[in-house]
Amino acid sequence: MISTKARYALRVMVDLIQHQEEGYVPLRKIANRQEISEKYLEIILKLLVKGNILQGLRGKGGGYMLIRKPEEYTVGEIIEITEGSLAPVACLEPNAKNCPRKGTCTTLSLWEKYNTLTHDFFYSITLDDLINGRF
Amino acid sequence: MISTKARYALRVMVDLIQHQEEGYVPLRKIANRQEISEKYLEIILKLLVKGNILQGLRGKGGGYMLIRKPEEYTVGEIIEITEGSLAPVACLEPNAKNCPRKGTCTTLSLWEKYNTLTHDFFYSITLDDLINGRF
DNA sequence: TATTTACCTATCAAGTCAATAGGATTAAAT
DNA sequence: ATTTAATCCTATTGACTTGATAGGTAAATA
Repeated sequence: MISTKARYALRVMVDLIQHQEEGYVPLRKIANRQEISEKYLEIILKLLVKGNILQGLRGKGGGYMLIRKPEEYTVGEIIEITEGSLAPVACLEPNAKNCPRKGTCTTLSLWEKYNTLTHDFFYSITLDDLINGRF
Repeated sequence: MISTKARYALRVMVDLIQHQEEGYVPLRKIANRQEISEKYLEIILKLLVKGNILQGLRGKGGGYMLIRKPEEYTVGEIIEITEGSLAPVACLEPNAKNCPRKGTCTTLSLWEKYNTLTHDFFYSITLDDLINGRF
């Protein structure tokens, strides 16, 4: 299940695109517009900065700004950066320990196929698609 | 993310299909074969009985048994019964309270489309498909 | 009546989620 | 230089979920 972190992150990205021309947008403005707690939004924006999705500038006149064009952001990477991974089951996560039942597991290929489906779906959609209702 | 409840449930269903001819199969046998704690498995089997997926019989010679043919069980219903729902986000869950941002939410149709994708995927696969590697 | 089995209620430790608190650092404006 | 506005950082909280355990009740068979 996709948590608020990723959902808020997407809304924030859309918000930033819609206010691109304003340069650096302070956290407070985004929080007010999106009705998200400022403190909680801090956590999300920090993740986005660390994930090279946004750039932050401190001090007066500072805030957050896009570093790419809207069509160069995929929904998938934003979810993965905020959520950690979009693997549907624990055994398909990046750092998963090798499952001893791997050879005999009758359900593994089910999860693998679903994993691919999910990955392809979210990585095929850009923020530009989102904004322009093209998906 | 799909938890062990649904994953175990699927493995248990496959196990029961593979031992169909034995009639009622006691919990202990399934637990041993699948290496799942008996007490935890109880919870899962109870859910399956309540969801009209399996039939249980108490007393000596009792256990659990299928009530349909393997091709009449979809993976989707088994996940939904054990997991509660397979909605990818909270706002699409069965008992979700009406979201005040519904009208303006730029991401809603994304989640709806993903929800449909997920639902169709899992409901298109039967246990018979699983066992015979047809998916 | 004894045994075997499913069923039921309650509890637990660990982890996650969403949010909060209080500051430290940086950069610009005055 | 000082104030102000903003990001950045570490830690903590309460509520909930997960995976599992404990102990007992009810039913069916031999």
